Amino acid sequence: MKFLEVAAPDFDLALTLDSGQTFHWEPSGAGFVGVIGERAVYVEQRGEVLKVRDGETRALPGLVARYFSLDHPLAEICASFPDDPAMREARAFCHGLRIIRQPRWECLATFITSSMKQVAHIRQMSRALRQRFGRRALIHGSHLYAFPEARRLAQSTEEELRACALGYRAKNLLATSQRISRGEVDLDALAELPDDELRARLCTMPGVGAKVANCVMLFAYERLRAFPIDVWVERVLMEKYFPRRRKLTARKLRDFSAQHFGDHGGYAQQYLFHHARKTTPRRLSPRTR
DNA sequence: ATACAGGCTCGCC
DNA sequence: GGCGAGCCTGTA
Repeated sequence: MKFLEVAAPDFDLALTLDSGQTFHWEPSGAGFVGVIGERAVYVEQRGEVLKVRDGETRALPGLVARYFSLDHPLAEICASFPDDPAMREARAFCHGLRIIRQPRWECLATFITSSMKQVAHIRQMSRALRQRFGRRALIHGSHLYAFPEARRLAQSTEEELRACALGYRAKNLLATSQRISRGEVDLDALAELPDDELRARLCTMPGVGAKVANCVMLFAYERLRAFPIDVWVERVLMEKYFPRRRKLTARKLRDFSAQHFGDHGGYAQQYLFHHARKTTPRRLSPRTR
């Protein structure tokens, strides 16, 4: 099977896949295998080129380019970040990191399972859900599975979802997939809404609060202003921007982020987040300090 | 072993 | 309308 090539300047594949946006890609040979929608794909980076192939007839360079947002004007986006020490450091550390475009349901469902979980756990849950309920997609002898449709999960039971190690998240994922498969919510139709309304609608779904809604807006609706604040980002904001304050309300943090980071706040957030995660010694991280 | 995670929700004030 | 506690599980 032949490789096809995709031009990918200003892109770091490994960095992007390790930045807490998506949780199912796995190393394979010199690259990674994963599923984009229903399609198993192999992607390998060689400098400014991606070599891609899929498990069926031919790779779709366009699909890969779209998924990894290779059309985002990354230099411009980074240039629009506020010019402060924290941001400069994060920007240098995350060169080539892109916000990817994920399928809406897959992204929503995955982030519903993410609460109070570390990346390793989220990956396990994603794998379990895919293996148990997803469509199979073969490549390279790896057994990959697409993320199951809402319809499929809606037919399962809380017990079956718990068997995928979801714990209390099972109830939320089941309820949300039922609302979607009944047509009470149309994720594609929500794309027409302005940011605030979209966030409000996402937050009506069980298991979705402001943090998850912002992740879904950023990773699946191309809302590059969306600024998810989790414990890592909260810590960075407090330490770097409010060093003398002990605590700020969620509202104050949100208002500050919106005005300070502006139109590409989501990118800024992702850079701050990834930099903090990768440079903070494990022992000193979040709660123990 | 045992604390504790990339959070949501509900009940209390 | 802010604050704290409980929720499940795997990992360090």
